[in-house]
Amino acid sequence: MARPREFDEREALTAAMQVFWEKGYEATSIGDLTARMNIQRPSLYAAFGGKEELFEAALRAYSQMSLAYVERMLGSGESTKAALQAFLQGIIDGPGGGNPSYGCLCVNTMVELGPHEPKFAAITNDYQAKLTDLFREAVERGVRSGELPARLNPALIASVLSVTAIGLSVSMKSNTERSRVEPVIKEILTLIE
Amino acid sequence: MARPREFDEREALTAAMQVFWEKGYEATSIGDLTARMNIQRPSLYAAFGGKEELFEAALRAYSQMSLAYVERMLGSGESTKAALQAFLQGIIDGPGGGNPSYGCLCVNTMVELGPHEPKFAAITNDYQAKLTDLFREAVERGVRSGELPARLNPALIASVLSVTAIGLSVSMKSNTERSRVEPVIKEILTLIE
DNA sequence: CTCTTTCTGTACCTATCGGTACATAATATT
DNA sequence: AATATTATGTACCGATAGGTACAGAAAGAG
Repeated sequence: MARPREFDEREALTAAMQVFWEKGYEATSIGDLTARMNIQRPSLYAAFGGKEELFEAALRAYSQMSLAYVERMLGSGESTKAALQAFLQGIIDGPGGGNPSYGCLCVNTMVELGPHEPKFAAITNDYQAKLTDLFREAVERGVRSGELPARLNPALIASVLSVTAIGLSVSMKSNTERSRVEPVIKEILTLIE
Repeated sequence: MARPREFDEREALTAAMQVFWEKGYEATSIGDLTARMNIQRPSLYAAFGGKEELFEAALRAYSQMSLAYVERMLGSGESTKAALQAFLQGIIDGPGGGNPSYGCLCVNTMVELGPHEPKFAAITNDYQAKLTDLFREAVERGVRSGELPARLNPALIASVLSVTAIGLSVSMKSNTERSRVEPVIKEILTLIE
């Protein structure tokens, strides 16, 4: 047909995602993006439409990636409690192996754009709902297997874990001193004993 | 000596605080500020120095105001547990009587500027530390009065409450459906039973 | 090999950003 | 009342924002 793309669209999107993750939407310029994506300005517009569309794509990609990571974390291993503990600890140590200062792109977006951009709020709400679902399923499995007490309300515990995860993520963004919030994990997990 | 200010500096600062609270730092323009502060551009620079300095002043003012509000909430009333419950409920209903979509300016700032602006991170860290202190003191009072069990670790409970408050505030920003997180409060408060 | 189609790179567009110069208006002091 | 001093309002500054026009380069189809 014609000249093919000289860059990998998926790689470029991942790079864009990282920039938005680190700097936020407003503080990220097109120049920041093209530099990290290693493409030229018009290529960005041709491939992704514009800053807003690119951000939407990056946010969706992040959401998928993060939820897959959570599912993997909570599904693996025999102990539900150990898995939950490890996941929450991961938020403090740096989500997905990244810097804890970056937090979670979805959480960051809830704060920066949630109240003013319904399109993005819908994505982050969906993210939070699915995250809570994954927690609920994990707790249900724990209850079924007998590891966790039967009196637990899995949906309720899941909401608590979701709020806690968000709180931990935000709390680490401006103060990365782990010891400050690390004991919180253990205390929260007494709720499932 | 000379011509006096035609506006009240405190009022103007409060107006600026509200704009930053609603829109965030980056998304707020000088025009947005002067419009809501009812002053002219050069007056803003003469009185506050610039956008960054104005934001710092607004952030400090918010921190003071918010901590005073928390202190009042947690100090009043006979029951520590009821006070904590009311405070957390207030986050969901709208902090300080405002819209819950705005969340808390300090929390918003942790997310938007925390990792990149040490000057502001210092202010928000101080805020969080003092908030946690107020929680700890409240729990200590509850323990001393016999309302709460003596086995509690007040500092630990305070950290949990602080993380929970942040999580609730953020969670409400992109989804103001109260019923989604309301039960979380009750469940968290079982930790002090 | 030629032509058509798509992508790349440079250069540029307008709008808006944070910040300021300057003339004018208003007050406290003398 | 005259003057010195500060605030106000308009108009503007350079820099940068997001976005695009256009010419040249590269690859498929014939």
